Amino acid sequence: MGFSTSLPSSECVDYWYERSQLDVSRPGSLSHRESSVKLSTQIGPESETTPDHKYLQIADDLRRRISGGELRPGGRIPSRAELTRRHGVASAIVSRAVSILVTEGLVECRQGSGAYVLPPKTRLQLSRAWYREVRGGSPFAGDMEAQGKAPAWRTHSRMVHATADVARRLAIAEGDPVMRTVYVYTADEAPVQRAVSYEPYALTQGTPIALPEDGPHAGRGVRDRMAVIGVTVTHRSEAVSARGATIEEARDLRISLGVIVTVLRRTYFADDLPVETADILAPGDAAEFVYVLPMDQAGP
Amino acid sequence: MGFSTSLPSSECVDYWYERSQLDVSRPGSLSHRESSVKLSTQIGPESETTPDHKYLQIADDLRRRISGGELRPGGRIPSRAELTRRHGVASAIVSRAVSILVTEGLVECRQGSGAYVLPPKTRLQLSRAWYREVRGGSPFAGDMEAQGKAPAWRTHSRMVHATADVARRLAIAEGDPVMRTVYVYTADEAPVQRAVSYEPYALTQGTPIALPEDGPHAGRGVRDRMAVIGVTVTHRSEAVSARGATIEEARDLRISLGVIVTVLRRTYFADDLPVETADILAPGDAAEFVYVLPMDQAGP
DNA sequence: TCGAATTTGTGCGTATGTATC
DNA sequence: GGATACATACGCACAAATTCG
Repeated sequence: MGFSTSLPSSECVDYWYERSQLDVSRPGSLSHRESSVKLSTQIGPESETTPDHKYLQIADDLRRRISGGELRPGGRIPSRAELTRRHGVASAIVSRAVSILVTEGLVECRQGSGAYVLPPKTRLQLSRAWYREVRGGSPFAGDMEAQGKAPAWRTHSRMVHATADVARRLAIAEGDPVMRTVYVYTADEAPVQRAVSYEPYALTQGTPIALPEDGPHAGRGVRDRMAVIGVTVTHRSEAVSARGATIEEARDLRISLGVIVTVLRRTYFADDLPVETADILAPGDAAEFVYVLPMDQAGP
Repeated sequence: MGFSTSLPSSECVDYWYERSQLDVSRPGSLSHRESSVKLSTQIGPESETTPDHKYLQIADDLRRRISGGELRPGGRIPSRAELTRRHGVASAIVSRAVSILVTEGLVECRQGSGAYVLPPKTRLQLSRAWYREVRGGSPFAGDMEAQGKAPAWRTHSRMVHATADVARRLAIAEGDPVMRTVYVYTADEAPVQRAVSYEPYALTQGTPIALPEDGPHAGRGVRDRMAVIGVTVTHRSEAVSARGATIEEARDLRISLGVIVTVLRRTYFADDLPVETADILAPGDAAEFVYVLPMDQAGP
């Protein structure tokens, strides 16, 4: 199977495997071959069996013409009327096909103008590197300046009662007082990140760091601020998922209601005691959270 | 401002702060101002003058009846026929309204049976901890067993030419041969994670690890497999964002087209040389990627 | 076992509104 | 203003899957 640069399709070979913990004792692949036939109908990258659904075919056709370079970023794809003629289908069908590309982020429709191929997006990098806490200054400002953007942020603190979710994450009782701080971060005036932070008021009450963005330790990050009151943050947990934006989030980030956002639920711990938790989110198509992790550490 | 447990609203105080680093004079910030104005007119969250769209109204009505408890998880929402009668609209309109709830993950449609309200999900934890690579065995299997789920996965490898994106991530030339492997992970038979991995064929050609899921080193993870051919993986980069599922992804994960997925783009490095890259994704409402990071490491 | 009723999925052709050029 | 293009909507038809008597 030797080839250097060329890759004729006749030399393409597919390899199928299936594993479960049930047969972990045997490293062999005897049973895998049997199921491969069944699999090939399920997950082939280009198995394409079937569904003669016209709107899917049209969407596939458009997607190929985009990735193939025939339809270029910034250019317009054929109009509904032309696609209707070309494929000989009803207008509702081509409309549905185009809407698929829209949800996939490949195309943007402008009413009265046309449907345009979007340029491949360069997402803003929001660093979550394991060493970001060690350095001084604001990680966000550093990220933005490294990418040629002007960083800014505004905050808003208020004392509230802990909801059930916040209480669970901070290991306190529901209704306990917590300091809630909303951060909205902007790059070149455009909002790119929003965070809502919660700190148990019982922990910071009467200390100089009770208000996260006030006093001499404002903006120093949780690790440094907690150190001021003798609390040593040992580790943090970050759980990343995604959903549609709520009304408040959409307003702060200047996006539409329901637009896809990446959600990061972060909790700081001091020896298994949670000392701060936050919901950090950014538009899914405009920013990404970047982790850089070493491989040579010993586990706990 | 002393209170212990009670928090009357009369004692609530708001604290507002704003910070920026605009002092750093940068060329080009002026043009960004202009575009930001345009932005705010485009995507105002509630500036819209109530387009009274019927399909949105119907979707809102259904959403309210679900969150209000009138329509309970596991139960069926009214059929298309009933909704058309009730709202006096065409069938295509109620169909579209329901499809909105489907992409929001609130409802699941079963052809011939009905549209059912989905139960609120507890997200599966997919560990990305910094130490996961150190241990033997499969991290996914460990995660699932810790959560009482039966893990399994299937894979499919094929040689392909590198796309522009893959080429950039692997620091090779576009069109160079790469080994492409699709992984579909299941927990209790339900797909929860999908990964598409790319390895430069120039790196593994003729070695025992050319096929990731074949031979004595199958399923051992990139770090261990690369060690076999004398390549020491030093660190990895993971960038997390979110978008709507494509057709292939939706099919493999058994979700609907356009449902929100969390996307993790991972690259393994051996001293700044990329040796593997992958797109890992999971349904945004069914799983979350969890990082646990220590605070006491020294930065690079 | 079978078949009819129900329900969702897909598709057609047309009409109207609205934004852009 | 007129032509073009997208957005929404109507009403109907048929196919596929399910349900249930």
